[in-house]
Amino acid sequence: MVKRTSFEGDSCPIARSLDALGDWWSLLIIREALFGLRRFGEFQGKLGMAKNILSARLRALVDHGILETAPASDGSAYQEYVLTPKGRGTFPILVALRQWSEEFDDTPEEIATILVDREKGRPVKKLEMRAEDGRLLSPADTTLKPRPARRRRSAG
Amino acid sequence: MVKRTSFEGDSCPIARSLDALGDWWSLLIIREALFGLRRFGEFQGKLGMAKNILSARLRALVDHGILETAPASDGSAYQEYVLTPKGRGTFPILVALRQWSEEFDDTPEEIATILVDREKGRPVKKLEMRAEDGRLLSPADTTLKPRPARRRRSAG
DNA sequence: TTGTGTGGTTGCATCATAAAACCAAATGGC
DNA sequence: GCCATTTGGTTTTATGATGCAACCACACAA
Repeated sequence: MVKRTSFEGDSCPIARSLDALGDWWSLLIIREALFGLRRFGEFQGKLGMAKNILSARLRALVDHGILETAPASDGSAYQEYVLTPKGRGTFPILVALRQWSEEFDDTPEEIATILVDREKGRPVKKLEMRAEDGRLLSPADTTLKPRPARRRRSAG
Repeated sequence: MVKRTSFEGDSCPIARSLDALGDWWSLLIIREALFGLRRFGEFQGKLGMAKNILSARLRALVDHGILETAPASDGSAYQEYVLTPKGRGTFPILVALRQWSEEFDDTPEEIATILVDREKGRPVKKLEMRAEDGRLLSPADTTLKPRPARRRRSAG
């Protein structure tokens, strides 16, 4: 790409999230991190990606506040990468991606795993969009509104 | 990239969905399509992207069964791109991305729009993950299980 | 101090991307 | 029917991100 088209200044929240998550590896790294991986070598071995790319992605994710480096953990002097709350907040995105594959993939028999409720062992329910009062919403039931101007914290 | 690392054969449903949606523009095109855009020029004007890239992306999305070309619509002999059910099925993904930005963006005041319930004009509720029986689930309440072998349709 | 494994960084070739120019068909004025 | 304009792309060209492999630095062990 000639300039990678950063969406950082874009006013659309979808574009903004893609700016942080929208490349080929970031969400997979986050997926593994949610699964408990922390070490460079773990990510590299599990994802099978080039180390320089992994290095660049980890740095970008740290810059975006999605991962943070933890100095130790098990005594070794190496570094670890752990999810921040912002990073853990991507979980619904991953679930949505997963459910979309499960529902629409042309060859679902190739999908190896299903996400289940740990207690019952049953698949989790499809994500659904609801109104504040709990009514189920379809896309057509929603619309976009300009964000209301937020008053300043002091002297506003 | 040297080969773009297609995740098409990967068994992880997240990787599989990223294979179709995981580039910089696809989800934004889908976002506009959900918003009602259909024509090449509309997408190009709204997204401000290079026409060759748009062309390639539209073709890829059609190949993936996310968009389909409709021959007409308003009499003109041009083509239109409309979402398939699979394409409309990405809506929760977009909502998840949007909500993640709304919740964690460092500069939320730059976000221009909020997604609201059309009837009440109130923001939609955060997506939540629930068990089959309706219990609210956190990431830690879930786990991955191997997909059960599906019996064949005939003589299975 | 030599050896090994972990955690990266540095070349280098390649391919996708992006901007702009170019092109063809459809439309519109007359 | 003829010419200009719009729409919907493709081609051309420069760039730079990607991926592989090699290399390097540090920790730890003997």
